[in-house]
Amino acid sequence: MEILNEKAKINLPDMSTRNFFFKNKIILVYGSSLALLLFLLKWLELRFVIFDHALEVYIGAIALVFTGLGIWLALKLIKPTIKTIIVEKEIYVNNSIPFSLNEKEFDKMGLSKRELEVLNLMAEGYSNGEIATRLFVSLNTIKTHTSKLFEKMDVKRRTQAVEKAKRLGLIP
Amino acid sequence: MEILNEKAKINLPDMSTRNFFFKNKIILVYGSSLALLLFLLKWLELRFVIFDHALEVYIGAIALVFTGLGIWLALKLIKPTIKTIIVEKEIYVNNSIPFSLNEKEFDKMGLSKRELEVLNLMAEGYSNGEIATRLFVSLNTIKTHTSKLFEKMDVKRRTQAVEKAKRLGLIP
DNA sequence: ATGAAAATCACTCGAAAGTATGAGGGCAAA
DNA sequence: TTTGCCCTCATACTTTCGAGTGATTTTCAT
Repeated sequence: MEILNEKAKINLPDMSTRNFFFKNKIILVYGSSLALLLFLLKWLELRFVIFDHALEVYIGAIALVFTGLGIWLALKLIKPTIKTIIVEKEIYVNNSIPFSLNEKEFDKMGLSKRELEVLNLMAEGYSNGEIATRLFVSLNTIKTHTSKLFEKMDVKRRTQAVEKAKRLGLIP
Repeated sequence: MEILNEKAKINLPDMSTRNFFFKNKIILVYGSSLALLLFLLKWLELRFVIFDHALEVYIGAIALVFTGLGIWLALKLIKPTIKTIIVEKEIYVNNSIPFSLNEKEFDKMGLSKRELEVLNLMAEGYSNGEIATRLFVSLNTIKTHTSKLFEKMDVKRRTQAVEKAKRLGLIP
């Protein structure tokens, strides 16, 4: 966002200044060129006494108008475009109140639903026995879950598992 | 920031060089154009004498030539710098809000410095043995600490202690 | 300097946690 | 249908944890 603003500050005036400068340049150059042309023609007229004044002015006007038309056309058609695409890639390592499971890390870990369930209860301080009661399964089942859990998470203790899980955003 | 610098590096010297180039170019082009025009006029003049109704053609030619000139000029002068900058900005949302111990809860709990130290290591997943090694004391000492810790915190397990401590802001 | 709290350490014992292994049923993909 | 993973449960064994008790030393404030 800030970059865009800064770009606007710097580039747009720069561009318009340049345009203005060139427009003036064109006018100046053209004006003087035409004046020169007229003088030239005048000089030639004196030399050859052929030309009609009105015709030269007419032709000059035509030339001027059509040159202007050409420039206008070109300006309309070829528009200088400076395009800046800023892709803001936000990486949230956030652990604020609204908890959302870190899918990426969860997939990487390869935990099953049940194992995550056990992990959550573990993090809340429940013992294996309490978890077993809560989930209506045997203590041995919970032991199996915890074992596989530790293996998958590459930890040795429940406290480590909880710490790692919290750090990776697997649990609140 | 880098983007702006890069722009400065590329565009500014480019711009001045171009300006200088065009200043000369304009003079050169105009000079030759006018010369050509004069020759054209001279040539057409001869034709004009012969073909009466060639005036329209003459004017048309003039218009065409100057329109082309205008377009050419505009194209040369206003060079479309189509620059596409794709910036990938990575924004890390800070979760490491500098931890500050909740003095109130800490006092209420009545934990000693050493106990808090043990609690912290416990929260990091260390076993009593590892904590003992880390603090250069015996395992029994750590056991004593943890026992008193649990008593003071009114919990039964280390996981509970960690959970409660985190919840109360005693540890990060 | 004196007493209270803290820190240190030890020993026992039971509870909880964790390891290893095997096994049966369910379910979905190959 | 086979294969692989998940969930379940069991048994046996080891390790760690936690409770309880008691003791010595250090630290610190009154």
